[in-house]
Amino acid sequence: MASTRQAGSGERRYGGRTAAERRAQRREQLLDAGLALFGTDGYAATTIEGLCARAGLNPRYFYEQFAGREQLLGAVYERHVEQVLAVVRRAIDGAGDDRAARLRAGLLAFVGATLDDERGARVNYFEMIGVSRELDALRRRVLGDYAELIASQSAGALGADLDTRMAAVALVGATDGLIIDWLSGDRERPRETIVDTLLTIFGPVVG
Amino acid sequence: MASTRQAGSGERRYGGRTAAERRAQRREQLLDAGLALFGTDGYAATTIEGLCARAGLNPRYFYEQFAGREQLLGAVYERHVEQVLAVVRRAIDGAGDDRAARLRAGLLAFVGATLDDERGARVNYFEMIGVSRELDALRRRVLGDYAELIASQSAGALGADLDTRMAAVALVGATDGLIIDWLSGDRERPRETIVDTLLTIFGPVVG
DNA sequence: GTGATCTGGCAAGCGCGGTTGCCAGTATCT
DNA sequence: AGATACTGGCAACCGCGCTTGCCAGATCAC
Repeated sequence: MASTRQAGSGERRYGGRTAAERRAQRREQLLDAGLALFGTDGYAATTIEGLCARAGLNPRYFYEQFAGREQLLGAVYERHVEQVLAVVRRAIDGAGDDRAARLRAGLLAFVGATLDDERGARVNYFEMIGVSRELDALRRRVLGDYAELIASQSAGALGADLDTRMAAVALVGATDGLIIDWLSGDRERPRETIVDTLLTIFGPVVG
Repeated sequence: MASTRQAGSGERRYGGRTAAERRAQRREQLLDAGLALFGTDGYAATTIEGLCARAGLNPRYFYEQFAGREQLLGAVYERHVEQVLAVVRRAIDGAGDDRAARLRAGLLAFVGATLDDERGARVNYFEMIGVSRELDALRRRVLGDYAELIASQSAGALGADLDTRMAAVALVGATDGLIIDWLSGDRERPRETIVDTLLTIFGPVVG
């Protein structure tokens, strides 16, 4: 009764942070650990104990945030995708009105952001595949986002007799193919050649 | 020395088959079991015991043929790829001299052979990814085969200022993208639309 | 028929990682 | 200062699947 304390128990501070802030902090630590281990050792070889050790956290806090390894992988993937997509959108927006210039800027930004984060790229293109139906569905949703982005940028320039989404899916596939080839091949090849090849393929389709 | 028996011990027959034949038979049984389980339950959810039960074989015979699950997966993949590639090559060879006709026939054959074998397709596009460096390398070798096939069929028609292999890799990527989308999306879409979309993308590149 | 070879089933040892509980140490609130 | 809440480490239980060995039954060579 005495002195009406600060609204229940959730407001107590620790290390200068509120409970929600601490939770968010631990979540970020786990996401970083996930990116580091999934992106180097791979998903199959990564254990929850290894993740906790890397994050400097007790296994207890892992289960506070995620139901299992798989859920963490999905969260790592989502964060990575959001980062790359943000970079790409910013590049397109800052590239003026010429459609060809916007296309080139967007592709260059995508290739750059992807290849600059090899661990994220490995998660995206290798570790996320075939793990579970949920993760495959998540990946497919992201594919839809990219397809929409391409369709919105080509603004009806796609051949009228062509299914817009399918064409966009194929273009994303071409991009992914080159990225994967670069990741698992000789990485000396300058990334401009990737962009040039993509422009040759995108060009006739997006007009 | 009496009666010079039939060259050593390896020639004894069992069930009308020689030792080598029996080995080959068991190998096929394991490959079939691998295709069935990897292609439906997935690689991660498939155990060696399950494979042996499906094949009707003792675990002992598994280790006679393969060092582990991963090696079996690779063998299943290789068999599947060879089958599809054979179908594609036959279709191209039987499509006359017109380059456009050969292209269409090859793509149609590839899409058909792939989508007709959903378990093989799942192995190819989902289960083979990110398992190990060896399997990723194997997959990359197959990608090289397809790239060569495309390059040989376009016969220098690829833009001279364009890296031939990279262009082919991108085209394979586009194909894979549409296949994966079909596999994990609504499968009602007629497969001709996939071929049409691919023709639109291949056309300007292979001439 | 007799002995050698092959087959298939059973099962147990083994290691590994997921998951949970406990406890001492530490920071915060009253 | 005393009570309370949070943290991190330790460890142990548990289930699962890999791997190997053994044995009874079946099949073939002589």
